Amino acid sequence: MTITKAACVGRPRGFDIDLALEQALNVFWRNGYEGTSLNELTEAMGIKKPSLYAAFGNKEQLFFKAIDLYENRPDSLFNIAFQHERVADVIRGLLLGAAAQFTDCSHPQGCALINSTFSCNEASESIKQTVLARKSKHKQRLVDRFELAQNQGELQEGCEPVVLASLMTALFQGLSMQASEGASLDELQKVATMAAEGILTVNVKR
Amino acid sequence: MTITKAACVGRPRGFDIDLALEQALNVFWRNGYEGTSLNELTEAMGIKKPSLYAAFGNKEQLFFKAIDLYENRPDSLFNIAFQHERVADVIRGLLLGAAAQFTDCSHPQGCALINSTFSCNEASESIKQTVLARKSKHKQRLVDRFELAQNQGELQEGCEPVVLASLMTALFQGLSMQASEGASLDELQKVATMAAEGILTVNVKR
DNA sequence: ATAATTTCATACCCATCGGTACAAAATACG
DNA sequence: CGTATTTTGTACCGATGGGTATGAAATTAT
Repeated sequence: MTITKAACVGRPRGFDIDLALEQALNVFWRNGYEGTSLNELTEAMGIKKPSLYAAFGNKEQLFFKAIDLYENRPDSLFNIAFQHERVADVIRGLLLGAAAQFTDCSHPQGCALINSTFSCNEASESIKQTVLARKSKHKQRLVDRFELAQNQGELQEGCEPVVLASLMTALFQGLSMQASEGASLDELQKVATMAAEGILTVNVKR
Repeated sequence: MTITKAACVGRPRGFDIDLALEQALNVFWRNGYEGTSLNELTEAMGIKKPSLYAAFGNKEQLFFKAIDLYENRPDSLFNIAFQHERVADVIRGLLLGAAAQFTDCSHPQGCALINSTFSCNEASESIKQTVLARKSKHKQRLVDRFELAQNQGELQEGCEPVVLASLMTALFQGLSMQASEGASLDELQKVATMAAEGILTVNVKR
């Protein structure tokens, strides 16, 4: 199912649908799902409400498509860091990459997925569940990578891959929150470095 | 200025004001500020809207009073952990204490202050600022404690107290989010232990 | 040209939001 | 008793939330 097939008959769409989706992502990224109103969306996207509904369905579906766009970026944190061979470099790359990406001023601060958990009261349960499922998918990628490292003898005895993955996730969440609250790149780099040092010293053979 | 002085004339208040405030705290704790509606509040507190407004002012002031109640608890995480003499025990106490307190089922999961940052769009700017100020006050307590440790020669050379405080804060935020998302005590204990081990090994003399 | 089709802008729908007017009810004081 | 004072329940306010009906505008097909 494509986003919305371009019509070859009838009045042509007056806006760039991909660009509009990107603007929508930016608003959700900044304010979360519940914190974003249709008026904010339409204003940022430069279209009126009926156009939004015709092109994207409704607010919920627009959110899902925006998150899809976010996660399928080629320069995703995970995709870059997972290219390293040694797990030590993966861990360093993830933490330092998070610090850099969460404070990149070319887009809202923090991680869009983590920020979206903000303002998600039980009214929008499907949003909450979807975001949680995505996050746990990412966590599973970490677990798999660390289990691989364990099988290759890179981890210290007693280091559980699942726990290590949870700790990394917790650090991402913390870094994301601090970035959203205005922390600088320099600040987060130091935090990420200290965290990586501790994790590597205790859990990874050298 | 007390919460609301008991009137000695006129119709007596028909509910326990302290108990009502505690119920309000629980709702904010679970849903954040924006995520909580007046109807949810009045239902949880067992009173009607005019009673709420007469006793607490408005939603914003009720929130502030609820957060005050939360922070002035005697069994606060910081108050307990800061009783230790050695900074290593403080760090362990903070992380393990966070794991325990954030998953305590006698109240909502996670940290109320951290959860309140969720769903805080720019409409309620004063709420956001207040919560941020409180959080940075707590962070300053960490900085002060770690600077003390540094002066007493407990920290390794090159360990900056500010960075260490930020890292601890990031871990609190991560642990809080994972607790809110349903992580178990056992899970978070393992994460906190691994984090503490890494931090102590690299940053604290033994 | 005209019909078919699609998008657009305006103007509206209903539910919920935080907040309040008002009068009945319940107490203390004279 | 009556009166002043405070709380309580009901019923409401304007603003905003997500979502839509409708007809005009713009294009392709005939």
